[in-house]
Amino acid sequence: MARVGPKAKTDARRRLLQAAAGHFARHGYEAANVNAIALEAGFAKGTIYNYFPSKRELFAEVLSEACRRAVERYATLEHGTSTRESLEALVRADVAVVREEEAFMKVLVREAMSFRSETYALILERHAPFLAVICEILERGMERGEIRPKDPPARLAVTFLGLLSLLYVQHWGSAGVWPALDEIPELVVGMFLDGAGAEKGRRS
Amino acid sequence: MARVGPKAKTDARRRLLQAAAGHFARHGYEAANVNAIALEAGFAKGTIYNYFPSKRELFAEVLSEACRRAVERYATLEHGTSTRESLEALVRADVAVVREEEAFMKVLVREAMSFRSETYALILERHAPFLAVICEILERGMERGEIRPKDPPARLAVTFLGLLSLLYVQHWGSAGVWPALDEIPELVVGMFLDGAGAEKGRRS
Amino acid sequence: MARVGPKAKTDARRRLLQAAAGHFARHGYEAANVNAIALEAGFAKGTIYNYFPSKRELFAEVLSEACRRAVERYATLEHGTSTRESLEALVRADVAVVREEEAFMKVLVREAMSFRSETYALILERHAPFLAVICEILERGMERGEIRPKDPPARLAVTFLGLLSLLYVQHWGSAGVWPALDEIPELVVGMFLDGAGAEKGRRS
Amino acid sequence: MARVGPKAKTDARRRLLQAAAGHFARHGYEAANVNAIALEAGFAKGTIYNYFPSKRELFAEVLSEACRRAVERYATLEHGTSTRESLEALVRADVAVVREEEAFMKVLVREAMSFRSETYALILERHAPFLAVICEILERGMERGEIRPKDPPARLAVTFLGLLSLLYVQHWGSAGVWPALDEIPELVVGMFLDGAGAEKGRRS
DNA sequence: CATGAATGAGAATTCATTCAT
DNA sequence: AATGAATGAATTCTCATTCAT
Repeated sequence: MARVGPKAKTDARRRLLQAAAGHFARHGYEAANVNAIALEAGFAKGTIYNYFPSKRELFAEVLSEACRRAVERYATLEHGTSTRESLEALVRADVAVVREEEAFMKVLVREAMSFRSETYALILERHAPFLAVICEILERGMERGEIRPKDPPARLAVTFLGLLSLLYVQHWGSAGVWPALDEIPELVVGMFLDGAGAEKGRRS
Repeated sequence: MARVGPKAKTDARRRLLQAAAGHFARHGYEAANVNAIALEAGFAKGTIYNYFPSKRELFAEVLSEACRRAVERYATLEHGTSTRESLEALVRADVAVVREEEAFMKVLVREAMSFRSETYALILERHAPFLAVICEILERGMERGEIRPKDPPARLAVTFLGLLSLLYVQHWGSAGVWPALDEIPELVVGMFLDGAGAEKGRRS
Repeated sequence: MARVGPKAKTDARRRLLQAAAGHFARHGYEAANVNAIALEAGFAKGTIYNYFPSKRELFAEVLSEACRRAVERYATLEHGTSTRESLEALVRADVAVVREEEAFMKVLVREAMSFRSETYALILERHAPFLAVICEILERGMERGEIRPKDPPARLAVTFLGLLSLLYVQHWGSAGVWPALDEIPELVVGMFLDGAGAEKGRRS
Repeated sequence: MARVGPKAKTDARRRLLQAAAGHFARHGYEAANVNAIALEAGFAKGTIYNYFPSKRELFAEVLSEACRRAVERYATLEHGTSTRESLEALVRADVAVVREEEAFMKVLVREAMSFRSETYALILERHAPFLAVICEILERGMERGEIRPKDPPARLAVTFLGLLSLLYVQHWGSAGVWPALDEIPELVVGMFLDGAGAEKGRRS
């Protein structure tokens, strides 16, 4: 067919990206099969190459799209009154994204956890807006005396993001048993702010 | 039975496993090349099939071996006087293992972080002895009032292990920049026990 | 009939043929890309199939057109007074064609030199007018005693054409270094008439 | 199978090269099919990659082998008493090679005639020994006054080789009709030394 | 046991061609 | 007529696995 208009073309691209995200989430990059992705998207195998020049490029697009989707939510985020509330609101928003775009988010987390320097750097870079939001919250928290000023906020933000990813990993790895998605906001923020130690045991 | 005693056979197997660990750590499972592993171990291509029936089986053996190596150290571990000291001693021991068996540990962590239910469960199961040690420390910490009794110790132990893995991921993903292996024990225990918050009245 | 007159249609066809000639000259038949040809001609991918039913047919048309262009010049050719002058005039005209229609001529020569019986015969047949001109010159040369009557003129003409093609091949193969196009007329005629030998008694 | 000894391995390589030569001679480089070559050599398709890392490399090997075979004959060549006899002896030897190794020689000539600068240079380089033999004959001919000293011997040698190739092209292009292989030595040397002009017509 | 040549299923990618618009 | 999205056959190349020696 031809002359389907930019709408249809964009739509086809979306379908392909969606299928690719699901497939990459299930199999990982190396084990993924480009033909299968095209088929799963309802196209013949060659068609996908009208949209993405190679498997690697397709994967990069999925990753970018995942980052884009994850990040664009945080623009509209309301800040809570305390650090704890702000962080929980942020994580609730993230969990909502994960619920809706599970495939994309799985790819993202899996790749972030694969510690290949190249993709690790890429993902950090693409996450910059998200990290910036976290940073801002933490900085305000430090000003208010709610966050210990021991570590630089940027590093704390990376740790917070890692902790969040870790809980997703445990969620998916346990097939949803523990933690449930709903528990994650409180869990991750509690863990991050309070740790597991009792107050009196704290290192002075 | 054969011209080589069981000692030689065991030795060949060990060399193959070691080479396989290094190779899997560098390339991941899918991109790994069985022939290359055999060659790197100093054998010809076919020989590896005298010891492992398939690539998947070889990988499983590497994983098991990694678990075994990771775990066997903790049997002899001295317990510190406080929860913090005990945990730090444990992590220092783990870091020592990671330093010596980096290839095996990379495979292990990567696989643990890939949230495929099967391997995730397998790894948890194989880590049972390690988790038991952590559990014990935490339980004693609870008795002493050093650990908040909010969460069950088993779950806390899994989280602790996850946190530790997360720091390894960040270490390898940043190509060793941050955190350095030496920093990890204090970092992970600090994070786990104290969190990042500076709540009122906590700090004495 | 249609919105474009036959003139426009012919023009489109010409553009396509020209682009195809250039592309085939650069890449050869097998490595040529029909889509790229259409694009280079300023059309979209599918359009070329409104003019040529297949890649092979397109190539055949380019070949025919090349023959046509190569041959049509010689109709108006002035004959020199001697065999040597006549042949040199002919080759100068041919070199002029090659200069102007380099793409078509490259395709033609490459195909002629690929010794596939079918195309070889086809090209000879299409070159009949050209060969006829050469033949006529040679026959007159024989009458005048300027050409040895040992070989039949038709065969000599084919050899002459081959020699000319050979020099083009060397020209293009050496990236224009040797021989230069300008040198070719004297070179080919000198080679053809005189050879490289300096037999006794010949040189006056 | 394994452990077939270097003999079998060399033999397999030879079979593959032979099949490749035939295939490339029939189809040319681009249209050639590596699977088909392996099959024609009596192997499964993957096997050929145990011997040659890529299609291009296989082709280069065929070309090298063709050059090698063509050249090694001339080492043992007897020189005739005159330039004409020496050249005819050389060409007779070359024709003998062509007869025995037709596939390799076709590839060689086809490629030499495709005026791609890269292969053109390669072939000239590989033909250096052959060209050296021709050069030597021509230089002695010049000393004896049998060759006009107008052009440098190296350039004459290239032309001679081109002329010879041209006749092969006409032989194969005409499906063996004209010239026959047997006629080529006398034809090419006659053409090269004497040209087609009558003596009295010679440019003084 | 060790070897390494042979195998063939499978994957990525290309591109001539079709055809609905 | 022009367009360009879709198609799927075909091709190159990889590599886990087998097995004769």
